[in-house]
Amino acid sequence: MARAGVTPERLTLAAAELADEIGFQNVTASALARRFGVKPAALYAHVKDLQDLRVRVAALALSELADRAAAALVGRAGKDALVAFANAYRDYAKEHPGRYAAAQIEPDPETPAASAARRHADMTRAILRGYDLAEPDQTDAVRMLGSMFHGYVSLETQGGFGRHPRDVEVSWQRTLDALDAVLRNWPPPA
Amino acid sequence: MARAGVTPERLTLAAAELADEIGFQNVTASALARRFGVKPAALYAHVKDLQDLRVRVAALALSELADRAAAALVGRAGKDALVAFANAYRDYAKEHPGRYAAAQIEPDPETPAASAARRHADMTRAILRGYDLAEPDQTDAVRMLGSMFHGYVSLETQGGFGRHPRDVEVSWQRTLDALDAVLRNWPPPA
DNA sequence: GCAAATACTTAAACGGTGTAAGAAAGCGAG
DNA sequence: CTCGCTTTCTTACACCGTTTAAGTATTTGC
Repeated sequence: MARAGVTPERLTLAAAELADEIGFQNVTASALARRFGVKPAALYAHVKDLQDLRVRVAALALSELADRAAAALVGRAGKDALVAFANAYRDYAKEHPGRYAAAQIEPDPETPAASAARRHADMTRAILRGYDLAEPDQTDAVRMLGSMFHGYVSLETQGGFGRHPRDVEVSWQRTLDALDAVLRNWPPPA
Repeated sequence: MARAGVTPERLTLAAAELADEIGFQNVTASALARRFGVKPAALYAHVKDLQDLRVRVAALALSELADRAAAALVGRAGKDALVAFANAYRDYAKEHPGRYAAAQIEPDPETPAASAARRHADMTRAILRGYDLAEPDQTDAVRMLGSMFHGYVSLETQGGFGRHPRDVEVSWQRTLDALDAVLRNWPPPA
């Protein structure tokens, strides 16, 4: 019987694809092994366990997402940059719901994907250079933007907005308008 | 052997408590049965299956959360109402992380918890009465607020804000200041 | 072309989910 | 009170996914 050619990288990629198809929570060692034409136990020669595999998928997703966001930012500033970044984020989550779900797992084990997380924060800070925000307001704004993007995408993909006829796409654009407005006119501390 | 007195209600409550202690994903029929001093199979006389139980916990959480938010809103308007609602939301999620996680599962099966979801949307609309927003801006703002609250709480509990010294509590207050500002000065369509 | 390293299979233990059959406890009516 | 019905719980079991250990096959390097 010829070898299947399993490697940690191919395993991670296959897990990511499977997650996008059937949901991150439904990615099992059995299903993955099936996809490779291999018995489940064979996977344990390449990854420590399922948790290890999930962390790898999370790192992959965060890295891909950071790449997309970085590409969207080149040559843009101000509201242009904000909108491009936000759309890159949201589009990735819609194209790759399984990967996006993976990216939400807690980044505990030291620093496997922590560097990717840093890239995201740095890019958000780069966007804010187009606005007039000094520390610590800048950090508050970074957190606000991150929350906004994640929250909107999260609720949208969970069907949380489905019960109202208003176009979700338009609400998204108007939300970005509102974010731009508040960044341009950041309120002073109470 | 005396009966354990299991009912769907007590089962749901115990599942919610267990979820807050060990995480919603780790609530198993076995663990629940152990807590009641009963064999796992006994639970299936009271709930159809685990999915059924999870939906019940989600409905409980959404209902409790709506009750808290409603209590926070009485006698308040404008920014007061916004802040009280937001804090009720965030405090509940921090006190009951397992329940909060349960509340995020997709509300597919017809309308078990859909009424609670409606209560949330209605309350958010009530807050917006303190601002000058007509439809469809109002719906956009409802979605923005919901995304903001969920996103912030979600990232905060996942440790997404831990890598920076800025006080997460202060960032939250400043974010609410920003939301209040943008609601008072909602930008017109481009 | 052989030895060592690597990939994969088989076998099995463990634990969770869920179903079916039966024992036992509670309940209502006479 | 007790007979019989309903409900609760147990036992037994089938199935699936995870993971380890031991063994077999394949590839690689010398």
